[in-house]
Amino acid sequence: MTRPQLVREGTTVDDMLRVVSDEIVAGHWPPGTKLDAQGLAERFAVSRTPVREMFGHLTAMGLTERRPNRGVIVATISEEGLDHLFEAMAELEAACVGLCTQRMSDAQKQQLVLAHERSAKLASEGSTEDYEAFNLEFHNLLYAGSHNPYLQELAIATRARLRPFRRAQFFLESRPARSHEEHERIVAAILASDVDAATTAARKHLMKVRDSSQTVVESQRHRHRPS
Amino acid sequence: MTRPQLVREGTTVDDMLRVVSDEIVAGHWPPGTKLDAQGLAERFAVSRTPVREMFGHLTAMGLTERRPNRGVIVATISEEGLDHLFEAMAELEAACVGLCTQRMSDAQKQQLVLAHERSAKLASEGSTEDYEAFNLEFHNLLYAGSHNPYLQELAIATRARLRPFRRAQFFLESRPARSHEEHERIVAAILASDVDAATTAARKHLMKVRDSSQTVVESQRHRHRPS
DNA sequence: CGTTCTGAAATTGCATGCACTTTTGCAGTG
DNA sequence: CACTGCAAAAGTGCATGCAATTTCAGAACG
Repeated sequence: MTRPQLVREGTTVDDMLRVVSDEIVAGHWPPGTKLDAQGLAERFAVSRTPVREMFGHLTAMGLTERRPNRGVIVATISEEGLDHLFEAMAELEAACVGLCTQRMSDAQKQQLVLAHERSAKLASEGSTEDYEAFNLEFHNLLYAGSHNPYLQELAIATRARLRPFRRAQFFLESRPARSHEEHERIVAAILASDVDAATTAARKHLMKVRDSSQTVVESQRHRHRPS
Repeated sequence: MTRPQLVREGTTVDDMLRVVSDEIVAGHWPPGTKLDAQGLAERFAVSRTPVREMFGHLTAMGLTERRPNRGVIVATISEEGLDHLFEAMAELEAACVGLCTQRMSDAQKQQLVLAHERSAKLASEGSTEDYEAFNLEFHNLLYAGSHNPYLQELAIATRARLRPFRRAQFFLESRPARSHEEHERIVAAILASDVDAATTAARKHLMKVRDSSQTVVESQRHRHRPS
């Protein structure tokens, strides 16, 4: 009957977790959507038990919310909560960038500069999708440059938690160019080993990202009130 | 059977999670200890299914490690990893303290000062256990003073994750007095609305805590080698 | 005497079943 | 027509069972 595969390629739960969390982060389901445990079980050809375990992971990540005896929904957020998330993200990036200025290796600096220079073309050519990809890579380099795996983990987790509420980060035509300028300040400060300038630039950059992001918050959805 | 008396209110899994995570954080089981799923199920008078779900939460918190088909163990850490955790903690506290200087309410400042003054007596009298309790409260006030629930959450989670590896924080007789002095600088900077001084004091404080903490890292345990 | 092989016991991971809660549909009442 | 009450349906949370994997004891071997 149930013979999906004889050999375990990874752990079943982790595979599902990766797929579903990516879909949530990518905005496949809007915040507030109820996750159908049985449907997911059928989709992945497993029973509801591992699905429930996955729900635990998702909730611990902050991507979903558990309501006792009422199932699991994609995490919602208020306008105020979203500001707090952005602020925390800014502080985490500032911390990473501050450490970058102190201990980034020459190779890492070179890699950062190269990525930044490549993005210059994308910013001027206006391919927002490609710029988004480079933007992700750029910030990953900043996290890695902190040489602190735990801080890196926090930054990536927070970015993932933030992402479901953002829509079309670069919906403004001028945004990639502005983003590139802000990155420029961060890179310059890191190369100059100026901690204060780097952290300040990182914080300002994130605040600009926040201001220029279309977001999806709870008040925008027209569902039942949060009890 | 018997034993339904063990704290049974709210949701079953969350109750177990709170109890077990507290015990791990309190050092009840040393890092590397294997958690007995069946034993825990019997202890809480539940089946292994909710225990497994709790394991998912614990692992997501970073308190335990999951090994495929080999059970769950209390998280271990290397000397280097511990330094990274302390550093991340320092950055999170610095971020909180920086926000405290900008937006703590007068009532919160007063509360902070009162707690700090109370701890002065404890520091001089040398009751390290009581001072530890006040130390926890003091730092909680700093997290709350950030007025950022998410940052507060990160700080508390990181502190919990750090705690299993610390033993006898104030094993040095002079440590409470030193700690009080360091707190003094933080409080003074907050009252003076000096962001830089506050964040710097917070970072230095955490580095002192690290240096004066007896820690339990992987190399200190004499178990089987890590595969 | 130490190493490798082997099979049984213990343990993990998942499927299934069941009791309980929540939700929904539909009368009956005002 | 709206509102309340009740019962059926759906869904959640946990217990139990089973197959696959891991671990370990002891024997065979070098």
